[in-house]
Amino acid sequence: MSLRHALLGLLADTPQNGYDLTKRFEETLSGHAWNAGHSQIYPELKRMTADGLIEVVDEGSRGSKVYGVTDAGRTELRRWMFSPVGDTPPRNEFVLRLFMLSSLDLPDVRVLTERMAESSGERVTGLDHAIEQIEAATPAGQPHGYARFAAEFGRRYYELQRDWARWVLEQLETAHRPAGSTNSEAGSATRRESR
Amino acid sequence: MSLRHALLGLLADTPQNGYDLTKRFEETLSGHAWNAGHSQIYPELKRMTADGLIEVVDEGSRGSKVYGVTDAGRTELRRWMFSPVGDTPPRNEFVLRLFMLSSLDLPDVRVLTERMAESSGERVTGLDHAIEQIEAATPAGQPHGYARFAAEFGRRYYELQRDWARWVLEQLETAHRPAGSTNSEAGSATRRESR
DNA sequence: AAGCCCATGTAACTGGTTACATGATTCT
DNA sequence: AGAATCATGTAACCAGTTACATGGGCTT
Repeated sequence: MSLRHALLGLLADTPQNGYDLTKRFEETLSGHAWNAGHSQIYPELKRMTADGLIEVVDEGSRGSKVYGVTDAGRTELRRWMFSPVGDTPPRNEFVLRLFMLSSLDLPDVRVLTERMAESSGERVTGLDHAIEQIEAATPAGQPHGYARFAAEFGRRYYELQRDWARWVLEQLETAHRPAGSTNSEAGSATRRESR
Repeated sequence: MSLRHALLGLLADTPQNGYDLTKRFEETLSGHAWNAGHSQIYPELKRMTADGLIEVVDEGSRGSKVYGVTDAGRTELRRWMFSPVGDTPPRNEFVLRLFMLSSLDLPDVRVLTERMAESSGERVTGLDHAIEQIEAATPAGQPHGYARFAAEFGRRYYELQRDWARWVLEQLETAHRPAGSTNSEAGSATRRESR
């Protein structure tokens, strides 16, 4: 139940209402960490209040409820942070596709892998720009916030996708196995990369 | 509906039964690509058969059904492979935790981040060994170079986690900001009043 | 007054996980 | 004979998504 802890973490940073939390998710977490819409967030906030992890600390002008973390909530958050990561089952469509590449014939594979490497590369440069902007907006000497960390992770991740796609392409090129058959050479042709 | 295409891809590589597919998922996809248990796979195979994407091509000795991809299935698989990646919402507990780091005080952050970098590092060396074994034990003509690709992605991914965690730690050390306070200017991690 | 952003909620549905259930074959 | 593995299924539940619904306040 990671949604709960994500909310706890965000509220521990800044007390805020459900609407703001929804935006915060959208902006910082939905890229690489976690995702949730408002229809999931509001009910969870109620449950968390019932469980004593958070409480309404203020009411905004239009009747919005500003939530803050209780002591019990802070304890729970820390407990979770120090508990072992029960790895969440992966759902990565990009990687899935790369694994399914061998179902296509070589020309298709070439086109697709190049395209994948390219689009990952574009996202890298996109994030490079975003990082520049973040750094420009941060006064010298001041530490950057979450956004900088998120962007850095994103950049590195897309770099990884790009480089891995290139590497796979290279493997497939050198292996040049016939379409449709289970490959015979790919395994033995692999030994050449860094380590 | 990526499960469908994952199954399609696996079956395009080798016709097999639900049991084998379940294992294949576990072995190769559940690391970084996609996840599914048998209770999800069997019903989906039925639906796919009903939709004409796959068909029973053989029956094993103990009444197992060996599925193969139909022409329609192959067409659909290719269509999917070339369609734009509708990025799947992320669920990454590790990254989520790293984003929540600031809710702890500096000593806790240090301990945790080091631990995270460490455990990622362990997984890197673990995968290094796995890769060695795959490369050593690949008899010419075997089921997949998939495993090699998967392992490579995994290694690079954990490397990324490790290095990023180290980098975050470094940032936090040099910034050395006091516990609990959010710095004011940085990116989206800004304190704002709720309206 | 019209339109946008703020703000909160519920309902229906889909996808995914856990648990329950069964039986055949192979290995020791 | 007993255990492990092969093999397939269903049911209950939980998490997450999409759609529906409403109203206040702010700006133009």
